[in-house]
Amino acid sequence: MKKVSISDIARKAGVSVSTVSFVMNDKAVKMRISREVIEKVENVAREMGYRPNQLARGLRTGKTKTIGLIVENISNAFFAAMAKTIEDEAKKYDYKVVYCSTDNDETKARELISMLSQRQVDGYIITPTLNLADEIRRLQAENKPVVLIDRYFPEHEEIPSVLVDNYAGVAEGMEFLIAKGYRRIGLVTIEVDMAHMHDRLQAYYDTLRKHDMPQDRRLVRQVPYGYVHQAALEEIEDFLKGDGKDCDALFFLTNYLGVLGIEAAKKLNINIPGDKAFLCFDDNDIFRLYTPTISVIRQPICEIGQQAMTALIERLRHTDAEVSPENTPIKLAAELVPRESI
Amino acid sequence: MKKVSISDIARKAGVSVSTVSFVMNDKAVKMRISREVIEKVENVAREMGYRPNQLARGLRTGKTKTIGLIVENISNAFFAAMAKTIEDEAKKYDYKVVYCSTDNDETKARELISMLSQRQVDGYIITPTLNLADEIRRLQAENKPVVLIDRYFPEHEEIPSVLVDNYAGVAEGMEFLIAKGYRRIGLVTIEVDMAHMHDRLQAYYDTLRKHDMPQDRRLVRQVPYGYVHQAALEEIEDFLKGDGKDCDALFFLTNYLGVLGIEAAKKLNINIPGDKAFLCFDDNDIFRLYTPTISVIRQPICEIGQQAMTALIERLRHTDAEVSPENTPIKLAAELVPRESI
DNA sequence: ATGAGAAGCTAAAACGTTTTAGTTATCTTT
DNA sequence: AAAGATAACTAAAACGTTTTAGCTTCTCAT
Repeated sequence: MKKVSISDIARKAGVSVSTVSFVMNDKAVKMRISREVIEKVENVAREMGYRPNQLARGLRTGKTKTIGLIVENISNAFFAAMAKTIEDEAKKYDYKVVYCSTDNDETKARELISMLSQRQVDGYIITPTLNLADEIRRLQAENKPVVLIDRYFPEHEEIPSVLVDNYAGVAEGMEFLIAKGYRRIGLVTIEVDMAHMHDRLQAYYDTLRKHDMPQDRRLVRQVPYGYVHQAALEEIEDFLKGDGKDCDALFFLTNYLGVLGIEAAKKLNINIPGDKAFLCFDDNDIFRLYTPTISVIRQPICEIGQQAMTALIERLRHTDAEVSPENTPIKLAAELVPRESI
Repeated sequence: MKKVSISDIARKAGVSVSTVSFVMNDKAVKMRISREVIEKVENVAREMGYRPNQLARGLRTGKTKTIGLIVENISNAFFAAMAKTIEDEAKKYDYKVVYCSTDNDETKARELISMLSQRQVDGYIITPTLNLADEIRRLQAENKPVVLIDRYFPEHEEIPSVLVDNYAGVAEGMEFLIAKGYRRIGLVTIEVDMAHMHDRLQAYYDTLRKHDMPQDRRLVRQVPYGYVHQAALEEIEDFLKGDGKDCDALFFLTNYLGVLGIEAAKKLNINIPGDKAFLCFDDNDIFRLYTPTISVIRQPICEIGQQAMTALIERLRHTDAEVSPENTPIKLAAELVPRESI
């Protein structure tokens, strides 16, 4: 059984395709189609189970009512939650979102953008990888609005972005640890050469300096990106047994690192917070449930998603909208959530 | 700057659109296009940054190379992992997947199917809700292959499905608990009137009967579906303080219920496994990390995803493929993973 | 009786592809 | 020299919509 098209309906109802189209798009009244014909067409359409072909529609109108969402990894709790809010938000404006993961791989990111572009999405929300700015500028040149989330390109103010205030968040966490009396604070971060991580790291060093505390490079461990679970775990165990051994507090710069941290601590029988206090940037279900519960700097995930959508929709409405430099990146406040681990 | 179309290339290269199309689709040799023209076209296309419009292509060919994946909730660990394998698997066959969540709501599921159908996806992998069989039969009638995952309709053998052997999995878990000496085994399940949950529940009762153990309805608590986190948590707390108080073991029938279970146990200071042993159907990161680690019946997520894709691809290849009744549902073995909680 | 305007529709082009059926020019074969 | 084969391309239809411009027919004011 083939799908029903507008001309099938036209034939059965004894009218033209144009008429059917007008009725299906609620333009019938404007086009002065008579009450009877409208009803007739509506009935036939319902009986035949008509569903408009969005490919044809998109081809004709140039709008697919779809936005592309590119995140690092959709199975990571942070991005999953982000995707959910963005999807909900999009629905309000009658957009569908299709999402994909880059795994932080530049090549994959380019392929995904290309794929979404081929599928004619109307706009993009992107968690960028390194070196992606040129590809994104190309989208903008094609008049496709883009909003970055979670990360940004400091040297590209013309690309709008929405993210947490990484610097302030980490600084707040550091102040908290210091106020609680911790003096040897280790840092576990991931080796990603992008501005948002630099900001976090910078806040760590700056806060130490502000309090005249020594800045010991050996207390900072960068886990190489792309390590599989086991390798990353071993890297952290190595740190906990070696350079980080006599830290009294540990600050993990991403939620995944924090999870690895508690796994490693468990294996090494490190008592939290007895041996070491734990603080993690970005929350996770596990942190709420673990014994002890783990303190975090919580990102305003919903807000980020919402603001990103708002910014995107605005640009979809009038595609000529310029980004005013003082408005980007939009930085939202993080929230310190103290729990038992400190 | 407008997008580049095939006719822009044709004009610039001084050939016809057909020629360009042949070149772009690697049919140039078959169509005896000369070496020089092929190179010329390829160069022009590259220079102009051509990206084929998939809408137009899909409209013309009737194939979008896209499959629709409908799950219950993409932010649930089980479905997130499932989505990931299906996406990876799909890529092998050069398909893109677009996913959406039903939240187990029948109306929403129908809307999602309709939306995917309008977008002309080539095939579907669906975690069905109640009463969805008719809508799915409609897809099949339109010659769009469908494979169910995780759940199935026992009365519809013509709809292929791939899922874990729920009955055997729960039976194995029960045997394990009984062998370990537990005698008052409580069950926490979710109020979903679908065959896969019936199978799990039935295995619980059957195993008790097999061992001549009493079947006490009060030891079974059904959490209503759709309860928000807080309400569900309270329901389980209520059970732990009331009817389930003197159980020596608790079997949670879904991973989300298990998470709520440990949260409730923590709040009520219930010692695992001292006061009560815990066993959960379906694994979760938290169970691996929690203290104590929680024993689970692990579903073969990757295998389910792979087999579902294989079945779907086969049907996409020859759309007339019938389901032989003895092949559905395809039931895959679960794996008992004993940890500290028992 | 005529013309203007309105009411109620329809024809046809366009969106960007793919694909079938040609067309023309050149080369073989007899 | 004629007939056929082959090489190298192209024209045009089709996919299912939307939308602009137009076509009838009717009503009413003059």
